[in-house]
Amino acid sequence: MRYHKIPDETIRRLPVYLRGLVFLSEQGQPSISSRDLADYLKFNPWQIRKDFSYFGSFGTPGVGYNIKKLIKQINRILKLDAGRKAALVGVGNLGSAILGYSGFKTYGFNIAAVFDSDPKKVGKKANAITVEDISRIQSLKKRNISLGIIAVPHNAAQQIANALVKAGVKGILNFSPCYITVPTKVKVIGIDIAMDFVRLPYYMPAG
Amino acid sequence: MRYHKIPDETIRRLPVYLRGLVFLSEQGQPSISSRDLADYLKFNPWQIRKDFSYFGSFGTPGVGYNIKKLIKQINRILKLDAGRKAALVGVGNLGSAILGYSGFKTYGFNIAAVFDSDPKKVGKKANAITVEDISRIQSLKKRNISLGIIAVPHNAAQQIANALVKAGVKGILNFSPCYITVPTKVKVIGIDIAMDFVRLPYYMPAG
DNA sequence: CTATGTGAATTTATTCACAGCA
DNA sequence: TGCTGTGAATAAATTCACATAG
Repeated sequence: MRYHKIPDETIRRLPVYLRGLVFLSEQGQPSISSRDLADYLKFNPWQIRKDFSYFGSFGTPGVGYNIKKLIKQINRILKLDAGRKAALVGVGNLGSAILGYSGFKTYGFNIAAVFDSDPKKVGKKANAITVEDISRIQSLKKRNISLGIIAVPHNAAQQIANALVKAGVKGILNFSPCYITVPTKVKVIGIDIAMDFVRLPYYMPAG
Repeated sequence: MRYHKIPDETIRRLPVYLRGLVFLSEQGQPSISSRDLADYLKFNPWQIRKDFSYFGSFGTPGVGYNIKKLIKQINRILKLDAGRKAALVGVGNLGSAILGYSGFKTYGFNIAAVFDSDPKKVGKKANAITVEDISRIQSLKKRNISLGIIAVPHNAAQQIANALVKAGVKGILNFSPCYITVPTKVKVIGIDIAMDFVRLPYYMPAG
């Protein structure tokens, strides 16, 4: 660790490396060179090597990187090894899709509570978790759940965010297509798929 | 248009500007200065001005930007004004969430066809669109649908991608958490929410 | 007097090229 | 020899500062 500042772009790429490595690991591949990983992910070998070098020396000259070891390192760097518990608010189509999404488990997140405001849904099971009324969000602090996932209509998002912050949540994933305001100590990542797909036509050939 | 190369980062920010401006426009606000827009979006005023300046002079010194006019310009730059037709493949939870997502309409996309392989779903209506069997993907070319949205399990994604390419699709949104390989002339944007949320713990205070 | 638009300066990130290790 | 790790060189993006327009 010879560097002072780690580029944000490097942090943005680590999850992509991680996903590829997890896949290769599942295929049974034990190790890989920066060149082969680059070919696979459509990156440059030197970019990959430099990115990893910010955090230490994980490879073996002449051989490459041990995939399992590398996955462990990236998990540590991204703090994914803490087994964080998350609460999902909103069990509509989007919330259900999120619940069924295997990525949370793959990357060390555990959805431990589900909330909805609809009395018809409260008490029912969603993906093996009992749906609770949103008034019970305040219980998150006691339950040691530090992450909130918002999948409610946009007009309710800010109110839910306030409740989550009050309940001691430290990070929020906001799937509602709107801005939410929280104290600076709480980190918010807004996931609006529109922000990605809207760029497609720009890069697409005409037609 | 005095510039030769437009930074990719600028293209990445345009959708964010667009979303904010659409919201402000819906609130009835007629114009905004770069400073106020920056405050609202948590950007810098000079960043916003420079980004727009790559494409021309859209503002009025001493006043600011006319919001409706600016929206029109960004739509033109991102080629969102073509009224593109899209086909969704896969009507599970995720597919249903996508169908119900208002962003497509907001940004000029029209989901004109829906496919699934499940005979129980074929023939039923999903969000006012009749679900067709995936064998009918080949009809997309005749129907002038140039965009495909993949929301199927990851083991079927590549096969669907092949079918879409064969049907003349020019761009693909891949919501399945896997890589798909297509001819270089087809642009793919992979939307894997894991790639975003996995960064959250890194930026989150401990706990 | 206010706010845009933009060259120039600064900061940040990418790419290169090669020393050094297995 | 083959591949990593990293300073140095290059390229890109951000920020500044101010001339210019309304």
